[in-house]
Amino acid sequence: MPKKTLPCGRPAAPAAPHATSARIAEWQQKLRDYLTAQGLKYSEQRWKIAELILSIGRHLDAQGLVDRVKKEHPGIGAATVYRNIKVLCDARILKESLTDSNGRVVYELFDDDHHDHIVCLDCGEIFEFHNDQIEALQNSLVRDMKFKQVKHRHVIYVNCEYAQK
Amino acid sequence: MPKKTLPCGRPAAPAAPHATSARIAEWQQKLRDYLTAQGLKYSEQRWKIAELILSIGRHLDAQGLVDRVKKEHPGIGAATVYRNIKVLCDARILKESLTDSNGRVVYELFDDDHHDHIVCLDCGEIFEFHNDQIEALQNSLVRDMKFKQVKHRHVIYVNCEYAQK
DNA sequence: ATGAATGCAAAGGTTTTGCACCCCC
DNA sequence: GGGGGTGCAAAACCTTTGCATTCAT
Repeated sequence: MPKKTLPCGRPAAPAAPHATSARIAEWQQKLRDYLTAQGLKYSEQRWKIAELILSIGRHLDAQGLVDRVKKEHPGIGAATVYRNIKVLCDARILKESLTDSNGRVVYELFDDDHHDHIVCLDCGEIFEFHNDQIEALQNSLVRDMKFKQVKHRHVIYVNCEYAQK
Repeated sequence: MPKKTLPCGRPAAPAAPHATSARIAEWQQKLRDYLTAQGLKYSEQRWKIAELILSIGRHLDAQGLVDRVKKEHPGIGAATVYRNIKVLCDARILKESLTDSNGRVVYELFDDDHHDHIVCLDCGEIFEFHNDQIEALQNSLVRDMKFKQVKHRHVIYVNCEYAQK
């Protein structure tokens, strides 16, 4: 098995196994449950879009998703993709994740454990991090100011030591 | 002097004195110096836009600035505002600051000391914070991953205890 | 006088909306 | 059968660009 490297030269970490078939069935059930609960309807397109996201398992902006869908399922229109991004976020299958260096909102698969992001400005790759101490400091800071934290977005933009400029 | 409250009911902190006339003269000089150094030219419109930003002294997105300029100086076109946002950022009079809850880049006056932001979801107000410990943790985390930090954006979205829902 | 800046309008790109038709429940 | 969903195209937005003109140096 050949050693993978990222576009910037950094050795690639193994990808998370988002798309096992059991996992996919589980997500599909989650979607169906949500739709039923909301009085919404299942559709072929809706699931195809969700499935595509699951199989990609990467950070994507809306336009990127439209392009991917158009490639894999030419029959599905852009409006349908945009409409379904909203639905899938509400269904907690997708979530808004960060703003990339172009100012576009990036989506990722919903998961229950929180993480923040590091964006490599050399290769565009998005890494995740989690730091309990930072989270704790954040919480007490917000509490001291008499606010109630709803969510936060902590993105660190970096260059990469591996990058040959 | 009546006690000010923010839209969400929170008592307002006194605004930073961005726009004293001495301060304005200083910024104007800074702009002139920058323009000269770059072989660019001073213009009435350019300064009027900068002056408006200084006098507002608040966080604004590009469109918000266009609207304000249009209101105060109807003769100035939107393209000029967009072109000058870039110039003013390069001149370190403005800087990109955060992404608001609508995904739009928000600009603020340039200052040398770094801070991050708390966005009140009840009233839209943007607060600033700075925490050395968080910064330090962030730096070592990034260093450990063999990245070089370029910048970061840390935004906490909150509700406000003062808000009556 | 020379090159930069402006205003306007047109073009670009992204996202939303209106509407006729289709399909899931 | 009825209300949601889809596709298409048009509209809405925001931002950039081209070009003739004006202006700063």
